Amino acid sequence: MTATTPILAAHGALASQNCQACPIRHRAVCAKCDDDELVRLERMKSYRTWQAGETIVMEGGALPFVGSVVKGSASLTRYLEDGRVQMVGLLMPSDFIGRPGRKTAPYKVTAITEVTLCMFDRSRFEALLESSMHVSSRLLEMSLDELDAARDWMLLLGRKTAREKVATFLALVFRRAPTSAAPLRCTLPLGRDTIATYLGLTIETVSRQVTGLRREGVIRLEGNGRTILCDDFPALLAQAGDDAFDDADDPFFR
Amino acid sequence: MTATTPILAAHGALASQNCQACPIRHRAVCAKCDDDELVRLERMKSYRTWQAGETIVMEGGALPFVGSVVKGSASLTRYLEDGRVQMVGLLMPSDFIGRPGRKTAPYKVTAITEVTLCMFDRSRFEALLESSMHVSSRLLEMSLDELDAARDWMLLLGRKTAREKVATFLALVFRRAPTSAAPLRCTLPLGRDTIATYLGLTIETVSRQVTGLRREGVIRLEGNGRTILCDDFPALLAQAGDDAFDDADDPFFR
DNA sequence: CGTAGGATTGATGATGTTCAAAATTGGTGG
DNA sequence: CCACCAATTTTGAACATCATCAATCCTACG
Repeated sequence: MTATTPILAAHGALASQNCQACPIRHRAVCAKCDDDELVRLERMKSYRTWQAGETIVMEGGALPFVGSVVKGSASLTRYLEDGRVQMVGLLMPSDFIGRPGRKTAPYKVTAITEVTLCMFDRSRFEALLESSMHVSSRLLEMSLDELDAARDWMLLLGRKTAREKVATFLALVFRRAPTSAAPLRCTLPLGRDTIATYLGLTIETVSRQVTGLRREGVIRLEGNGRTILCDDFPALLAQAGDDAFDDADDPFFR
Repeated sequence: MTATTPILAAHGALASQNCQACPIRHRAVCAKCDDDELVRLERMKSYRTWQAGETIVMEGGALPFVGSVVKGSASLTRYLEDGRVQMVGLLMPSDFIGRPGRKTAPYKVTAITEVTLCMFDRSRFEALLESSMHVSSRLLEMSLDELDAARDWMLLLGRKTAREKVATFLALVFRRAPTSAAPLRCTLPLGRDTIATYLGLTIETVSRQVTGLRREGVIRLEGNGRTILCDDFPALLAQAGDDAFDDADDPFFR
C-alpha cells in the first residue's frame, strides 16, 4: 500500500485526493505539515460527503473520527430538554471537527450545504499529534481562534438586539461574498430557520428584521428571499451595533 | 541566578514560590511538566496580586505576559459601543490568561475577588511552547475545554429564560461549594451586577428571579443576599432547564 | 445611630415570541 | 405552457418576558 492508494469509506466515498492539491492545504490542521507528515496524513485519511440537511453526528453520539471540512458548511447545535435549539458553531472549509481524546460529540453536527469531510482515524491522528508539533500547534491556533469567535458570539447572543443580530449576520455573509464592489450580492445557503438558530431568535423575528432593513433601503431582496443585495455596506455595519469589525475575530474569516 | 531566586514584579510583587508546592501545579498549563520544564518555568515566572474590582488588562490593551490564575477569580468582558457589557469568561484558579502570538487582549480582564497571577514573559513562554509538548498539549486541552464551556454558555445566553439562567448559575455555584450535604450554603463573591453581566440580564431581573426562587422554597437567603442556602438541590436543577448537568463541561469545574 | 452601597420591589413600556393566516417561489405533472 | 402543490417566507395580532426608570429597603460599617 502506498500513500496514494485510494481509500474508500462505507458511504458516499470519494477517491483519496493528493494533499498537495487540496483546497484547504494551507489553512486546515495540516497547514504547517512537512512532506513526511503529509504522507502520514494521506495514509490515514478518507473522504466522505453528506447531502444538505443530513446529520453528520448526533449530539452525544459516537464520533469515531476527527477531520476537516473540505467543502461546504456544517452547523454545531445544542438542545435543551424541551427542544429549544442554539447553533454554537458554524463550520466552514478548513475548520476542524472532533477533539483528541474524546469519543463522543457534545453537539449535533448537521450539513447545511453539501459537505465533504477529510476524515482521520482518531487513534492514528492522536499518535501524529504526539509526534508532530506542526499538527498540534496548528490545532492549538485554530482552537484559540474558535474560542475568540465563540466569545464574540456570546456578546451577540447576550446583548445585541434582533436588528443588530441580523445586521451582524448579513455583514458577516457579505464579507465572504465573491463581489467586493457595490452592489454586494450574496445567495445564502441558510434558510431563515437556520439563521434564527444561529442568532438565538425565531424565524418570524429574523424575517421581520430583514424586511425592516429592506424598507429602510439598507438591503434589497431577490427571488425567494435568499439572495440579498447591499448597496450601502457602511449603513449595514451601522446597524450591527459593533464597536468595530475585526476580520481576525470574525467566525467566517478564520 | 538560580531557579529559586525570588523574582519581583514592579507592583504588588510576591516572592517566587516553589512550583512543586503550587496549589494549581497539577491542573494548570504546567500540569504535565517534568522537573526540567518546571525549572525553566520558575526562571521566567513572577507573581502579582490585584485587589477585587481592579482592572488587570484593558480591552484592546497591551498584554505583555501570559499566565495562570493561582488564587481568586477574574472576569473576561466585552463591550458594545454604547456600553452594553457581556461577560465572556470566568477565570478560576488554574485557568490560563493570554495567548501565544498575540500581544493585545481582546477582552477586558477584571479581578472579581483578590487575584494572584503566575505570569510568564511571553516570548520566553512561547519558546518553551515550541520545545515542550507537555506545555503545548496541556494548553490545547485547556483551550478545548474553554471552547466547550463557551459553547454551553452560548446555549444559555441564546435560549434560556431568566429563571433558567439564574438557576443554572446558582447550581454552578453550589457545585463548587465546600459543603456537599444539605443545606448547601454558599457566599457569592459576585454582586448582582456581575451576575447580570455573566447571564446577559439586568440587575433587577437577577434580583427578581432570586426572589422568585426564594418564594418557591428552592433557596433561602442570608445577610445581604450574597449568602444563599439550598435545601433541595434537585429542585434547583429542575429550574435550570438543562438536559443534564455534566461536570466535565461545566465552566466552574474544569 | 446614621450613612452609603447594594439589593429589592413596583409600575410601565419595549422588544421579541407565539399562534395563525396569507403570500411568494420553485418544482411537477397534465 | 399553465395549473397546482409543497415548502418557505412574510405578515398580522395578541401576548409574555424582560428592560427601564424610580423608589424603597436592608445590611454592613463607621
